[in-house]
Amino acid sequence: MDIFVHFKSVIVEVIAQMGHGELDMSRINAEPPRDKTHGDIATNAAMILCKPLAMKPRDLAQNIAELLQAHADVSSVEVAGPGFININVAPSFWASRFASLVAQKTDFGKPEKNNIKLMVEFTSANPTGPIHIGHVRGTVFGDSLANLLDWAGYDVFREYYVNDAGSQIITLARSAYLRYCEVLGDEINIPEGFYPGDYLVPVGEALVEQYGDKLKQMDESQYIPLVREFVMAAMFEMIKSDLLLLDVKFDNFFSERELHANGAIEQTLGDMRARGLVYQGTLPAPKGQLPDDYEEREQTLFKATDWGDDIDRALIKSDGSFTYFAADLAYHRDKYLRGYKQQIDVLGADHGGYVKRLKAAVRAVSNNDAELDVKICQIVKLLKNDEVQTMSKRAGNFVTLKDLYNEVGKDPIRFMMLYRKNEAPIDFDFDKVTDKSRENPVFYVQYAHARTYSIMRQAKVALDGFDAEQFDFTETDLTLLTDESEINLIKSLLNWPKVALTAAEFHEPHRISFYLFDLAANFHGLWNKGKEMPQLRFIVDDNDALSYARLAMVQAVADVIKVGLGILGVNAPQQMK
RNA sequence: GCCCGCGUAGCUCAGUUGGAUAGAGCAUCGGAUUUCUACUCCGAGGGUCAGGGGUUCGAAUCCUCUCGCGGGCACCA
Repeated sequence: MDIFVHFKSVIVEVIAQMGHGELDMSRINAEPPRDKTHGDIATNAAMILCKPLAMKPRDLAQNIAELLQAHADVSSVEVAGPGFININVAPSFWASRFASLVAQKTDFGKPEKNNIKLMVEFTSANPTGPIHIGHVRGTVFGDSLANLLDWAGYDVFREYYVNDAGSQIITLARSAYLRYCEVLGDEINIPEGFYPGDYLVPVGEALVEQYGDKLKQMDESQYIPLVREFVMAAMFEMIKSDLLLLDVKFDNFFSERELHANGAIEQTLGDMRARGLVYQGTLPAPKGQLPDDYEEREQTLFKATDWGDDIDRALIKSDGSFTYFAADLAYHRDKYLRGYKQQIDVLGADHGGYVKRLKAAVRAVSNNDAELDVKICQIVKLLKNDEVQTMSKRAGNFVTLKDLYNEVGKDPIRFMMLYRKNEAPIDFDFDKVTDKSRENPVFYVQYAHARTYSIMRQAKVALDGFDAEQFDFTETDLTLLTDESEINLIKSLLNWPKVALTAAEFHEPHRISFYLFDLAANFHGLWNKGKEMPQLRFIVDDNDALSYARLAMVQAVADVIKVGLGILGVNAPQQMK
């Protein structure tokens, strides 16, 4: 159990012992104080309970403190400020917690499976071209969040929603057909609005290989479906192999076209009609710049305002087909019917305006039984030689994931995409992310892990026959670790479960990367101290017992970093190149 | 016009969901170090948390108004 959860229960116990067990203690916390002179754990208990008990907070704090003092896990207690109770934890408690980290290794702090089904939908890029920089952040974020929630015990499913039903697929097919004609010797020019990227050239070649010139003898209505299927399959292979560059694998690719084909949208709308959630009505014209072809008309609307949206949403287009949103309703209903009451959608910054209606959709289709969290990932600004790399989608010169990968590799991409919270924009600097110095957090954290292995390799020589892989660190005397900087490192290690659980709870994987950077700094700092003070080195001459205890600590650093980097999807190397 | 997000040190950003004297990296300044165990180390200065008002024991955090930046705003995907 997380130490803060443990001490909260100790505090609650003590208050019950005082005869106030019936009070509401939900707002009581037990947290690490910002200021280290305030002890290991601070609680606001007295300030929360002073009102119902009609006592002065400091008096109440004093009473609680006296009882806490008697607890075995507490070494000293003091009342401070407006009524905080600051607890210093008994060394024996740290030692026993640390011992369980040493024993549990990479499983330390990992909760039991909770069997809650949870779906993370991410990437969901239109299958009309390669994965590019605009998709990378959401992809890494979604994948790492899924890793994190998996670690936290959820039954996680990763899904990619494929927008294969819209007109852009037809445009894609036409664009591929042009390339096909080009391969057959035609002069082509690619009209505005078509996909100009040269990734369609191989598709054109493959079409020739498959069909020869037969397509040219068909009407458009005949060849388009053929080309569409062909090019979609090709795009999929390309997207999947792009995603593999980042080690991202989906459990399922969900086709929008299926929803149209198998009647799921009609069914969804039928259900909603039966529940009175659909009506014929007219929406007020949007403010600001009106589209040229705007005309006010009566349409089929979803009563989204009943479920928290600002405006009701159209379900059927003027040509009689379903809107994109109608398909989305059916899609999220499908997730719910598959048993996912917890859903997360990861979207790009340009979809911010979509959040409310999606949440309304999930509430409506599940009748408030399911919950959706939408994570919006802000844009990534690419910098090279201090210049912003501009790109234009129209010209097709966007930076692809493959370009990025070829230049810097997987680890810097993944780590840097997670070194900001999702709502904050990222500056991705090509020159810095492969830098080998403290300025580059990717390197700094990976290096800390590599350094633990380096130490173990040296220990093999210094301590005859030692082998970190085989050695049973639970046999070492951990109470020998008493230096302040060692204790600080151990406390940082013991903070891992709280950090990881909080990150999981709030769907914020960036907390992991910041924690790892902090842990690495602690570890490197201790190492550096060993330069000046040989008695603080991990391997101490003529003191094997102390060396083993310190190696247990080094092993714990390795284990925590390995798990943390694993969640981020970043490699934990045994050696830096 | 409306909705969403953001605004924290010179710069880029964290901030344990309401806690005590607001942190880190870079940059700046001041020292140490010359290869010692692996890609330097230690320290200092630097703040009206965009601004006003409110809620309470206590606000960067919650409410409200104002300003600035970004994104979005019938039927497109």
